[in-house]
Amino acid sequence: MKQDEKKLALHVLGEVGWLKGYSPALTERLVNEGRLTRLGVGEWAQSEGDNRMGLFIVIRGLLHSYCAAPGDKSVLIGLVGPGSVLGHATCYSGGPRMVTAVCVEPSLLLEISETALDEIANQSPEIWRAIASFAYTHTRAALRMAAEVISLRPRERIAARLVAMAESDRPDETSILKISQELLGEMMGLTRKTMNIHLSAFEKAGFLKVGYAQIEIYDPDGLKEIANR
Amino acid sequence: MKQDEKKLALHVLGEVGWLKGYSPALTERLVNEGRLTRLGVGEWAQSEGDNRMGLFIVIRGLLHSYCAAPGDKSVLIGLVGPGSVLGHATCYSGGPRMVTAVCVEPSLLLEISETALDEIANQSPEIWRAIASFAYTHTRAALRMAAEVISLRPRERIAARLVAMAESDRPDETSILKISQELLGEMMGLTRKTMNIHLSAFEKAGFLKVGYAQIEIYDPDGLKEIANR
DNA sequence: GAACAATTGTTACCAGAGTTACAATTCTAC
DNA sequence: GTAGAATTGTAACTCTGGTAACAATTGTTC
Repeated sequence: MKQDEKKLALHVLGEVGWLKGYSPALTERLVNEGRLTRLGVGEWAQSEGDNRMGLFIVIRGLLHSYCAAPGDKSVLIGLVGPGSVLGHATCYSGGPRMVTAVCVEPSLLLEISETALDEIANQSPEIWRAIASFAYTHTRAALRMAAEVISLRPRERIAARLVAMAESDRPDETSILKISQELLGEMMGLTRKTMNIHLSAFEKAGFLKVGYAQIEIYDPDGLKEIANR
Repeated sequence: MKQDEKKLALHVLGEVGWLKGYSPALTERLVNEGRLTRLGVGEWAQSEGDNRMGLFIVIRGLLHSYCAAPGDKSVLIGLVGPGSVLGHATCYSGGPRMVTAVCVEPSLLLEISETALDEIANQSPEIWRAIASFAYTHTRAALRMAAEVISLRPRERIAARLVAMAESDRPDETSILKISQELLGEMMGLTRKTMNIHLSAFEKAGFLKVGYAQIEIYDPDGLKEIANR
């Protein structure tokens, strides 16, 4: 049981981009030093006590990550699936928490405390290089999101974001986004009605198919073209 | 001459947050292994040849950083002053460049190539931890920006952004932002006219004073309150 | 100081997104 | 299967912000 989960963790870590090119020993160390945590729907991914600066890697399941905004608002910023890393250090620490994640599917997380990181760094100092690597990925994604919201009008924005979500999900195959139009709107700063109008237009154009709380992307390239208008 | 600039670089690096807590030797190594580059107004901060993955640290001057967005658009995302770090690795590399920076004041940059980084890491592997640290800061800032644009309406957004810019500039003192309303609007996805309306309102309320291509912030707390509406 | 460029202040008009409300559909639980 | 919840499809209305255009002000250059 526990062994299966460990194997799964090893497998997931073996696939993530930010560990590519590093020794497999590093991956093993991460799994060994980390602690596997099961999370039920609705629970938050957050460490307790001395582990506030820790690191979470999603092994199985799905979480929604929210970012705090002025006025006690919180904005849904992404769907977090296997292989994703949840915050660390500054993203969580210091005053009001900046990013929170709630579990929307029963999930399995690999929790790596700050002390575990130090432990690992003793033998594999390159761990920090790997961490810097995914931090860059996060920065890149966040910047892209900001740039899109700032410069694109709703229609283009929706197209761009859908493509980004579909690609981060699974490249290649026709991806299915399991998310309601309400939440999608919340993610992009639009109302459900606006989402609905444009999604319907995209469906009519044959780029995608809207279902009950899901969107099936047929033609990412078509959407990209819209986004580039 | 060259010596003065080296001293200045040492001083600037001594102040930056992401190097706090590390050995001064690391700072010195960065300055020694790096290359000081002068940039004239209008020039781009970008490495040539094998140095594309390098790192830039602004020592003196001011740059505008832009983020690429769909449709060949580019969005002004920030004013980059002394102590700031400009991109690295994934932010710049791979296909179309994601972030670009153009010099708007004669500037001095410390350019640290990828090979120099490796060199430094040989003796000071903790350099990567420091790099991860500012990468987190970048992520945090980018996320905050995205969250603001998504969740706040123009008025609140302007207030929030002005506060953020003023604080990143110089905490404490009444800060003066040297930027035109046109550019401010571009940064926040608004037209100059909309900027103008709200800035005038803020001025009438006594939060700030608008001048010719500059904004003097008197009352950040008042602006924060607006942002929290 | 005069000519020019850049920036700000202001207007009228309009497209498009937000708001509110309700009906139709699909899923879930018992 | 039925009841209730969640989600989607639409409607009428309002209003903010974008567009376009021009005048007034401030800064820069020669």
